[in-house]
Amino acid sequence: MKEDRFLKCIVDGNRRKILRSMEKGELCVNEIIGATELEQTLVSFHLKALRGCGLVSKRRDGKRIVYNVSHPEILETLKDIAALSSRIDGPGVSDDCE
Amino acid sequence: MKEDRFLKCIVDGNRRKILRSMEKGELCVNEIIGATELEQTLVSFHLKALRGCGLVSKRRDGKRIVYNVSHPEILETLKDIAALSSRIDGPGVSDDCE
DNA sequence: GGCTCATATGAAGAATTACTCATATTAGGG
DNA sequence: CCCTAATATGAGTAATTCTTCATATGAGCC
Repeated sequence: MKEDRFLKCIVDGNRRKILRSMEKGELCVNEIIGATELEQTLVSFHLKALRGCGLVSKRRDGKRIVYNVSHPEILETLKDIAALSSRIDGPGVSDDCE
Repeated sequence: MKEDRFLKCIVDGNRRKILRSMEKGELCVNEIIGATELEQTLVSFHLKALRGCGLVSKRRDGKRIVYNVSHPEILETLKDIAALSSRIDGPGVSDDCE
């Protein structure tokens, strides 16, 4: 995949929330709704995007459809990004050289 | 910083291009323009955003203004993201369970 | 001080993307 | 078979963001 596609996918906070809700293992859509407190239709919308990017995979289990994160490194990378972000701070207090 | 801000900043391909142009060290705006082949005004626009997020810092050097990436880990993380992306592929060929 | 190179800004338009609402599909239980 | 629970889709809108154009600022040189 192109990194551009990957980033566009994870730049959305709700999509990251959905990915993280599956950290402990696969979940069906209803469980994701419960975990994230997002509207059903919105969860479906984002799951489709996540799947389009290959970040999650889906599987039918009886009446339900179960999703899970396709590669564990995805959640790792999200953690790395969070860690890096927290180490970065805004521009210096002095507006330097204008 | 919040990860959301960081991601929003690097999701733009031109901003990543600008960051990578500074991989070998600081560059003035004109050099960035040359390296990226982007319009001057567009480079300034993105540099402002990058600086707003703390991803680059600026310094005056005589007539020029010189920018550089504020933390080396930023470029590292970009590499990680590129590497991860390349390992991910789209949804399986069979559209599974619809 | 005026000129020029280097960089920044502001406004306006174009494009993308998230969200909401209404509705469709599909599978299994009775 | 029909009903219901579970999930998906499509259209429309709202919001955000990139880009372009025209112009402004600011430093150094003559």
